[in-house]
Parts: sequence; structure tokens; C-alpha cells
Amino acid sequence: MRWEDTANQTCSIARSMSIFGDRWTLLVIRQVFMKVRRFSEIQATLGISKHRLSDRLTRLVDDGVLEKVAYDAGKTRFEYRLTEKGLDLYPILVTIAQWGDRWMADEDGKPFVYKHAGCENPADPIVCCADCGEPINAHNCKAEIGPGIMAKLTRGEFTKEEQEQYSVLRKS
Amino acid sequence: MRWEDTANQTCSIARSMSIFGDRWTLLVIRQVFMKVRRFSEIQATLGISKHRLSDRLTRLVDDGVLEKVAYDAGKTRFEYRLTEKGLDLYPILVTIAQWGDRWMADEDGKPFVYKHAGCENPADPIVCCADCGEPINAHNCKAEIGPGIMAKLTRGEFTKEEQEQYSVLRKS
DNA sequence: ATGTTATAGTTCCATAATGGAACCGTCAAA
DNA sequence: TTTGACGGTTCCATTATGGAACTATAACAT
Repeated sequence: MRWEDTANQTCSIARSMSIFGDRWTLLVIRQVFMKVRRFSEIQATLGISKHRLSDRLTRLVDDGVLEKVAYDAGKTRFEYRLTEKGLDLYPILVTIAQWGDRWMADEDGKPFVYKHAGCENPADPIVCCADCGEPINAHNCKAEIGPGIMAKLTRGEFTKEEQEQYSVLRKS
Repeated sequence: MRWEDTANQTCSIARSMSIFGDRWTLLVIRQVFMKVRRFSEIQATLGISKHRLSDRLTRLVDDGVLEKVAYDAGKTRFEYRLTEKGLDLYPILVTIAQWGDRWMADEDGKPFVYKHAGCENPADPIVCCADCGEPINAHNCKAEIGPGIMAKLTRGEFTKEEQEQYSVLRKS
């Protein structure tokens, strides 16, 4: 499968991967969250090549995750700011950081701690059900085929791989 | 910066990216969560090349995310199962799916809905503080330098890029 | 007004990662 | 004993990436 096809998959995870499914994009976004917003700063702090960074920033702007804002009078210098779509990636970053803290850490402890407004203690982020408030994990939660898949199944719009996918799922 | 160096960064997000910072790995893991556990099934449902899949599965086993279990008497056929480390990726997948549902969806609606034990309604996953229960988002939460960074700063163990990184952060 | 530096890139080329087809070895059923 | 399924590996062409060198504009310094 070609890279561009990923964006057209039905699966929301696959679609998301078409945005940040590479080694740099989430790190660039992390930098912008950390207020490292300028090309040269992002480049120096990440060690990404300029070429790659230029390409990634352009894509993120095209995809509506960042916007490019001139910060000088001459309008030749820009910084990148998170759009609403970009800001909404925060829970993903926090959840990944949490997993990394737990499973990839060394003996020095967590590199960052998270503090949020209105709570004394460092935040320990967990994913919960908005409805009942219970924590969600692999043992108590299950994905079920929803309207998005149903509609396309009915209209017969799936690729060979997606047909395989959903026939495998229905067996279980 | 070389790819292998990413795994040795201090940042938990960078370290996590060394595991699943590419276009396929999270999709492979998603399949295993969906009980698509065998080489040929994963390959047929994802459309990844066999070569790539073989490489990704080997890495995930090396990294302790999956384990390879023989399912025939002759021990020549295997399936891949999530370890505890792998199972703990569930909140990440759910959070990414949620973002994709919100920002990458088409008019057919969510491809999957999540149901969890003990709640009638489809789960709408949100990231909350385990301590106070409040939702965590970009507006109410902030990363602060923690013990992991402090220890390495004191010992002077950072690469050029990481020094840049943390000097930029301390300015803000 | 002239040279220097900082920013934000682009161009070019060598190297690394990926996709796709073909091939291989083991086992199980026909 | 042959056939097919499974779980790969090998090989080669294509694509993505890293790194160095170069460019264009504006601000700053002399």
C-alpha cells in the first residue's frame, strides 16, 4: 500500500497516522506545545535536518494542525502555532508520555511532570469514559463496528485489504 | 540525528517514537488488539509488505511489546500476543482514534464505537487527572522539568540538541 | 552605505528505509 | 506424493531521509 492511501482508510487510527505516523512529526508538535515555535529553534532543539523540517511544517500547515504566523514587520519570519485541531493533540501527547514514563524510563525518573490548574499534585493522566468516569483499558473495553464502517460496507466501497479486515473482525 | 539515537533521548515521547514512530507499527498493534494475530492475517488486512511486517514484528518482540507464541504442535506457526507493555498501549490507541474521529472523519460517522464493561453507552474517552478527575487539555495543563531531566543536567550528560532544548525551555 | 549576522528556507547528492515480486522450508491434508 | 497454507527471506527498484552547501531577505553594526 502506498503512503497516500493511508489517509483514505476508514480507520481513524490509520487516518491519524497519515498525519503523524513518522519519526519526527509528533516531536515537532511537542516542540510547538513547549513554545518552541520557530524554524531555527525547532531545528536546533530536535536535530532534524532543515529539509525534513521544512517538509513536515508545510504538511502540518496543509493538514490544518499548525498555522504559520509572521512575527516581524517585513513578514519574512514566521512562527508556527497550533490550531484548534493541533491543540486537541495534547491528550495524545500526554498519554504517550505517560506510557513512555512507565515502560521506557531509566532510573532517573520522569523527565517531565504535568501540572494542571486547580490540582496541587502532579497530574497522572488516565483515559476515562466521559459518561461514567471509569478508567478505560484493554481489559474492560472493546471496539465495535460503528456507522462509518457500516455505511461503506453497505455501499461496497472497501478496498481488498479493508474487506479482509472487516471479514476477519466479524468472525470473532 | 540517527534513528537509533531517538531511543536514548531523555524525552518519553521521543523514546516512545523509537518503538512506534513509523507508519506501520501502531497499525500492526491495532490489529493484534483486534485479535488479528497471525502473520498472514496481519499482512492481508493491512496491505503491508511481508518484508516490512517481518521486520516490525521482530522489533516489537525485541522491544517487549509483543510475544511470539506457537499455536501448532510442530512449533512452526506462530501468533503474536500483546505483553503487559503492549496491552498498556490501549489508552494511546483509543486517544488517537478519538482525535481521528473528531478531526479526520467523513460524513459516515465514526468507524468504530467503544463499549466498556459496566456502562450502557458507547465510551467517549477523555484524558483525566487520576488525582482530581478533571479533564486534561492544552489549556489547563503544563509540563514542568522533572527529576529525569534534572539528574542528567546536573551530571552534564546531554547531547548538543538536548542542551539547546532545555535552555530554550528554561527561558520561558 | 556597506558589510555582517540571523532567519527561513531550497538544492543537490549519498545513504537508509520501503514496496513488491519471487523464492524457500516446514507441516498437514488429499 | 503432491498440493497448498503458513511464515518467512532474498533481491532489486523506488522512495524517504540526512547533511552539506547555497540563497534570499531583513535587521543590525560600523
